[in-house]
Amino acid sequence: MKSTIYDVAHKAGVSIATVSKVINQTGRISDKTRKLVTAVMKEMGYEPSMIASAMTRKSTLTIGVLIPDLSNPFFASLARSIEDRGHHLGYNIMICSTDYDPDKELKYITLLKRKSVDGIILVSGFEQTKMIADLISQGMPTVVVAREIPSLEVDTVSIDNFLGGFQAAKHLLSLGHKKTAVITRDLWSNRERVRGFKQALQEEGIELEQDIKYATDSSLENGRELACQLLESPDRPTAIFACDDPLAIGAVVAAREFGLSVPDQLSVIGFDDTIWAKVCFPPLTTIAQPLYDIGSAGMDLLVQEIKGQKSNKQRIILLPKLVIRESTMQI
Amino acid sequence: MKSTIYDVAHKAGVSIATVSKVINQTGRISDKTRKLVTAVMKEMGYEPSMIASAMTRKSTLTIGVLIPDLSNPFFASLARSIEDRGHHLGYNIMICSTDYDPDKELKYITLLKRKSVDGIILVSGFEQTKMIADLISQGMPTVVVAREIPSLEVDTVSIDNFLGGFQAAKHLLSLGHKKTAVITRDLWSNRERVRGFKQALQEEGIELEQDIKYATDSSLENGRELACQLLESPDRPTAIFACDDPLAIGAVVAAREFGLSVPDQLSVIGFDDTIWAKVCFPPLTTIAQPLYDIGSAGMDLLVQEIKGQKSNKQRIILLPKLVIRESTMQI
DNA sequence: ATGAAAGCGCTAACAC
DNA sequence: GTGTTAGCGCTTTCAT
Repeated sequence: MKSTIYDVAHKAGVSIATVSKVINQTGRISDKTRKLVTAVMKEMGYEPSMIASAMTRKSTLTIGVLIPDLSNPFFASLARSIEDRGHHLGYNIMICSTDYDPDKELKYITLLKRKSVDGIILVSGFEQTKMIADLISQGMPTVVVAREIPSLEVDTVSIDNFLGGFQAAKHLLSLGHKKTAVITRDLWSNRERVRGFKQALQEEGIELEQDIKYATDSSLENGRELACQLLESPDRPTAIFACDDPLAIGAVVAAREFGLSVPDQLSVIGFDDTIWAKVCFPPLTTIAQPLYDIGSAGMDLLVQEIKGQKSNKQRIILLPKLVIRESTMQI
Repeated sequence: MKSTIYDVAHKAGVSIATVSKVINQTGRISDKTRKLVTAVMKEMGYEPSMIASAMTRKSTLTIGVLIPDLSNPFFASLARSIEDRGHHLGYNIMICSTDYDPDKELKYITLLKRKSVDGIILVSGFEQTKMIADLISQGMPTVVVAREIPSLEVDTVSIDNFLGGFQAAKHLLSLGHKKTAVITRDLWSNRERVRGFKQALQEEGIELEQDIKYATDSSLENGRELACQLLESPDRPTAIFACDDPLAIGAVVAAREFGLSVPDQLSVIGFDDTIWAKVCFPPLTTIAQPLYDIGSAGMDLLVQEIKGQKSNKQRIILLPKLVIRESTMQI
């Protein structure tokens, strides 16, 4: 049987209050008894039960993380940075993959509330913002990461997607590309990316006509298909901006099928700078998100909120960065 | 303030025992009161505290997962399958990335014990098996996944690495390759892979001489370096077996630098079939691990152990599978 | 400097 | 069918 604070107290010949104090380093304990109790605890292999302490202290030191899909490298990296920063601050994380499914989102939120997590980090997803609003109104410390919710007063960490799209276009323009196309998925963040992309073109007097293709999911296959549609046009683009890396790689594959060399005959630029971008061939020019900082900042924000060190909500906007590799080239 | 079972009982005009019974669907409750209580709970937005129930029931319905690195796609996928199966069975998971660091491993195990997780899944890592032995002797339900521990009586789910290596060699042999080389990292699983590889060669009377290169970590860069060493030899191999995908991709990159085309002039075969294998160019022939089944089986085993439905430990060995893509070719 | 005792929110006997 | 009550292992006043 696991030993309890009573066992320790008994064996050390002191009260449980005393043991509790040496565990938590609170109150005043003589050096002598502290050493005694510490020794006894070690000897018995005693580990204080955090669930019992959570009962009284009202803090579990665990954070719930709702994330679309842990097996997606982008989210996995984000989760890792959240985890790291959390552990650094004394928190464990409980990860729940939602697959962008509102039912799962709700189910997990309920579960996390029952488990009395100290706070929740919402990563991406959440097309229904009502759930978030409810959470907050119930007093659950909540931070939204990698997703902007303009209409809600909530702590947020995200990147400037508009700027990212803008940078992508600027890069292509600087290489002399005039005829560009876009492959995207209709998500909030991507809409901003496309908006930024268009903006940069417009500043040069270039219009992006109908050359926007919409993917239904973020997959290499989907990217390939849409890129094929773009490439079979007689007036095909010389450069493609894909709103995430898998779609971009799909475009590269499509080019290969059309006998077009990337980057010589077609430039491709992605977004996110996930593991894919480094490993594919040619290595992908892409817009990098500072993933580690995003997760870290999100956790910091949450912990401040939990500890009540912060009376105002805030939005932290980090900046994306162009990473030039080998999939883009002077025309 | 969050409402408690007392609030509900009071408002419904019943005792807390009754409320508890309707929550857990135990005992006998008249239809009428059940409906009444249910209504009141909903009205108050009451969520039973699992931490309070964990106190008495002695089960937190959470599982600790120790894993080397969540940001590695291989582990992330594994984690996802563990998570999925866990949720299916009513458990949440608490993920801890250990970076193969024994100190972290120990620290997290201690933490998980304090948090009273119902069981622990150990993924890979754990060069010190003593920690595992201790865990088990303390009665913590424990399952080891993606790692074999021949000397320990512990539930295990792993793959037949020997067979995987064997399959890799057979494939290369069938393509007519006689002069092969290996890039590996000195881990238990890889030793088996190499052993299987050699075995298949020997059966054809071929010896693998000194052509085994050892990487210090599993990275594209490391694979590239070692492959370069192999390729600059006048008597260079016609095929390379790398013990994981990143190393294999490194080899592909090296070949490119030497002006050798893959697969025409050099065949490369990897191991694991991670996301990398599908996305690189050329797509990698590799030995696939049934990741989803591994995680799933691990969780099943653990839950059986927790529920005491199983008196004997077992080892589940799943079989790897050759996936032929475009990085290998008839000589 | 140390201890006694009252909870924290819930479950599970057991009584009615 | 429903209620009473004794814990679960710990923290935290409040005495001493």
